[in-house]
Amino acid sequence: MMYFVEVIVPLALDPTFTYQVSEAEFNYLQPGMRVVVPFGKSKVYTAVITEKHHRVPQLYEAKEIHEIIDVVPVITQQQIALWQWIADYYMCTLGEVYKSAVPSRLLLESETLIQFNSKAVVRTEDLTDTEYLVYEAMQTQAVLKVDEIIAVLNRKKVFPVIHSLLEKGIISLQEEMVEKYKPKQVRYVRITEEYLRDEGLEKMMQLVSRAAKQRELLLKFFQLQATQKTPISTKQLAEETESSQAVINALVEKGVLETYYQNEDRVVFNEASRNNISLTADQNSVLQEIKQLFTQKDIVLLHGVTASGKTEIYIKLIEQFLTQEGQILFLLPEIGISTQLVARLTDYFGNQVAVYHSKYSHNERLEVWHHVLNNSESAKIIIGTRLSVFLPFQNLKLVVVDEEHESNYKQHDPSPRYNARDSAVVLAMQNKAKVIMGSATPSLESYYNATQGKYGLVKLTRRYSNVQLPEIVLIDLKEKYKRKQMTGHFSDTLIEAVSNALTLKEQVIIFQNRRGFSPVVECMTCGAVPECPHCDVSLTYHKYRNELRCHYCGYTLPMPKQCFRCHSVDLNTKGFGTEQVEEELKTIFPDKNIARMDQDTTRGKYSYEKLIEAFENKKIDILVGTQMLSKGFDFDNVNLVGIMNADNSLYHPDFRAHERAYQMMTQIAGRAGRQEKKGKVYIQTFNPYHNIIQQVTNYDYAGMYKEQMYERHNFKYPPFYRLIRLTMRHRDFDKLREASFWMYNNLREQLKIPVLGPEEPAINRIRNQYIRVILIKIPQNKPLNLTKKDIKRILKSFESIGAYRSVKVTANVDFY
DNA sequence: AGCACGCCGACT
DNA sequence: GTCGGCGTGCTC
Repeated sequence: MMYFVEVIVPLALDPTFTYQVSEAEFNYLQPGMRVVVPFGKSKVYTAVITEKHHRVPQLYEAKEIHEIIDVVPVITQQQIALWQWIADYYMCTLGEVYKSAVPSRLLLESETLIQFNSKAVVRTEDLTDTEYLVYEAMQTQAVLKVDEIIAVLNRKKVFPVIHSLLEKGIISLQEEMVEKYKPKQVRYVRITEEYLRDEGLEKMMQLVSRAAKQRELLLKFFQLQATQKTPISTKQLAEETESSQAVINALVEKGVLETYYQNEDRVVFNEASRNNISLTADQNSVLQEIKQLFTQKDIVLLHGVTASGKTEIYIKLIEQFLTQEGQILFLLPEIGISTQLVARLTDYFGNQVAVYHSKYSHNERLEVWHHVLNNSESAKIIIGTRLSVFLPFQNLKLVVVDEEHESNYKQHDPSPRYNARDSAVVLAMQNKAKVIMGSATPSLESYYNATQGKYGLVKLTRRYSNVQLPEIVLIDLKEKYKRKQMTGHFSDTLIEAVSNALTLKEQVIIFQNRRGFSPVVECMTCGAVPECPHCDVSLTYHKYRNELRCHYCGYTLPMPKQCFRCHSVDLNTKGFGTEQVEEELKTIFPDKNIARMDQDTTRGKYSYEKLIEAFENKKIDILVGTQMLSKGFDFDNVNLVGIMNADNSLYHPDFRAHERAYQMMTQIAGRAGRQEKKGKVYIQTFNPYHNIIQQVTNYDYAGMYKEQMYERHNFKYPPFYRLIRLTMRHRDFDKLREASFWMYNNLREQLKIPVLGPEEPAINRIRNQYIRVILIKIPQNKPLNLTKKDIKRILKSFESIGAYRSVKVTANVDFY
């Protein structure tokens, strides 16, 4: 009898691979355990077992595994099933899903770089012999590959050593050393263990008998501890006793108190809401409705206008599912943007909440992974980005998808190109869990599903505590320009509104959906526009660094003094971005604080948090920003929002442009007027009678939905048709053209469904690679799986044509 | 995807 | 004569 295991290797390869194991190993191993396998001539990978069997491979001799890593499975059967679904649905390989689903700490391979931790305090006597050998080797060479460690130790089984050294903090993976987002740390106080005991109290009081300040501080500490369940920070303690940190330090010195640090991972905005949420009548009836619907449906869509208090409903719902001992997944489109929401959930549920996203360090991610796997108390509620659908849930009961319309749920670039909202639905089905999706502006697909009865639908049409929806005022730019009532890009109406708001000490948000100073530089003599030499796009002018920059590949060029073609010095900047808006505002309101929030100003470590904090503390009067501002950005003191130019979001060559424009403007408008006062939104536009703009103005979601669905139907778009986009790249234009036509013809002939292309996209060259795009539209009556199988088959035969081999093809399913 | 193998052109 | 370009096949 021979013993084999099937494994997934973390590579873009289709099949699983077969390895031979001994009888003892076979009995020990279980699916979901990791093993180290040799692969190819010299590589070593961490693979995960999917199956044990006795089928002897006929065409090759199976290699043996190197070593076993786990004692218990760290990947569940359900996860593998989800990976399989994602691989099939999004047309990628299992290996690709595996690689991106699992924290890299669980995924060492021969090329992984191991780095010596110079800060580590090493007591060599604590090290085993092998650990010492590695340690010694790293004294001469601080960075080693796993391969090299294999050589140093002269044996194959090195992963246990590496793992234990990782755990001891003596080494780390190289990627971890890259400067990453660091969660903010807060210093907390507690009584040392020594003084916690009964006799400690007396001793303590004696100790501080001659120090009034210290005594007061200690009493305050006990008082706080009794009333508040959350840890007490040094800052809070010092503030409430009106003493300095020095008093605390003195007590620490005496050994009475000790301080410790914990990740804040949020900006605390609202102390008052802590642990005390009561629903309004509206919210309560919606909650009951949802519960009622859950008895018949697995998925409910919550369509609630901006600031209607969806979060409170989620919280109450979570609370209920939590009592069933289950786990809850709370998906957010983007973690940085949602600090306020994270704060509210952690305030309410305390340490049952765990956060999971790609900006967390590898250690933290691994920790959350294990907590979820062990169904531990500290990870009952997972708040995270799309990555979180990959966690090893044990007992998932509820999935919340907040802002379900957000395009961020879809991963576009590296494969797997999955949509976390849709994957979460599959995940929930596997676990027999319920799904609640919420949005003020639901995606047409979800709303369609709701109207078809596939999802339950509940509506919340009034804002929290009856605050009114902001009034939206359109400003006709054509008129304003004609009457010369413009200052730069600002109409007199908007300027007046802004200055009125500022007089009332209110803050203002100005939205311009384009970063940079102005998109292009044009020669006024010959009309030439500088373009990126690697991509087919014009360069964008960035004023603060006085350079031209390609938004696709990052190529930069110092701002030229003369036209590159005719050497004229008469260069002009066309259009405008956030930077120019900021500049203009500074001239119009020279004594006000004006800040800008876009990708360029939030790149730094805490820059985003700092901006929010500054805005919250009213250190900023006017905030100019891109669509970053539209997401979970709730400030009480904003009653005026200005949209500089509604039109540029309207005219994108994309079938969702109108839907997106509606969503964006509605979301931005929702930032205004969060308290009693009715907010106002000014939209500057050249097309005040455009349907979308009218629908935004009238909060007419239903009208927008109806009209857009009509168009979708007519032009064969989702939800009526499923779309797959094939992107083909090659540096030789002619070869690519030929190859793309081959692909197009074959798809067309064999699938007998609408195939479009091969299109040259507007940007037809990126990084010296030409691009062609083919669009496949799958009608509702065609079986999705079979069609995808057919497409895969055609892709295979394409690859087998030698001349086309160098053409890269990627498939993006549901790319919108 | 990565990588070794192998076959052709530009050079010491 | 060699170095190195990239087309081709393979990974259990």
